[in-house]
Amino acid sequence: MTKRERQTVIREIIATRPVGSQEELRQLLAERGWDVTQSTLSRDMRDLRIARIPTPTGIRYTVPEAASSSEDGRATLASIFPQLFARLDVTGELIVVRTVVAGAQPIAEAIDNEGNPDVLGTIAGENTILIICRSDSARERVAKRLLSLAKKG
Amino acid sequence: MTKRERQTVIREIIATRPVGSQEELRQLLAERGWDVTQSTLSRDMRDLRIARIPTPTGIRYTVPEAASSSEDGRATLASIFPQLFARLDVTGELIVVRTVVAGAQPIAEAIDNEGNPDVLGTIAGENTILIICRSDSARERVAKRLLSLAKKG
DNA sequence: TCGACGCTTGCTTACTTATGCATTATACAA
DNA sequence: TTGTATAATGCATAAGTAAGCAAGCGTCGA
Repeated sequence: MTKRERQTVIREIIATRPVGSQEELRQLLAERGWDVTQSTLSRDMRDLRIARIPTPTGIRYTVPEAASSSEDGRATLASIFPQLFARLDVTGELIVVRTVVAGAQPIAEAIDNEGNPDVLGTIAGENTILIICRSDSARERVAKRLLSLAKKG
Repeated sequence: MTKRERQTVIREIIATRPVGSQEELRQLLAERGWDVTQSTLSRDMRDLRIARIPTPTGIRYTVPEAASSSEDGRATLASIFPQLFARLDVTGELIVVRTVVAGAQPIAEAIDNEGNPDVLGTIAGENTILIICRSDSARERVAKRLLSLAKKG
């Protein structure tokens, strides 16, 4: 009767039938011999990252898409950029950042998460990121910032 | 200032940055001139089926990955764009479209399939598409069309 | 054996979201 | 215009979820 076993059962139940609240889930678990409180379920849901989706016909919980993997917190740009950065070039309103292998995705994601209005968007490959800026001057600001971040590593 | 427009803005905000509560979303909307109550947002979230996901670092909302595609081979741009679209910016002869997670590929494919001469090509990442147009005026036409499609969602 | 430490859980309460009801805006028909 | 039906929204509050705190347990090393 470990926490891990319980969470497996929870995943199974939620994947199998519609559940509309943690209280309802609690009862379903109780029927199977697991007697816990809503508090515990709230924590389990967090551990399992189970999504709660409101629909016209009521709330539904759903298990996250398969292999959700790592990404626990989210890294700040400043914290990862210095380690992954390789070099940077610019042209027009574009910035091309070269990174170490596999470094493009995480950096691009971190850039996106900043919500910087100078940045219209990013497209990341394996070790290259294309950053599309709003304008030439925006590109200048962004490039300058990235370079200064790189130096802090 | 229609409900539909507001919901589009909501989708954009949530696809673009982390939002931890409806109250927080309310403030973000207020900054942009949308003044509504939490009640309304609760209903909007239901209409949009926006998922609420608990994580070790706090609650996060996410726009659903549109089921779409699978139906009949290739989806038309009009049929999937409204659901996957988040926001759009332009610069020079480029258009940068931000989409919900995993939305870039299908949209880019749909755009390619149209064979529009105004579009030289597209490059899609995870949630960003770069559309390279033939000229500034071509870009204008394409952007206008996409925006009108977005509103039909 | 004893105590420090860490993990898990329940209790209770704070916080967040959903909803019944009433009101106002909008569209349409008579 | 007037009446009627819909839709959208706010208010107040119910329903549901998260989190602080402390208790209970097992582990480890002195």
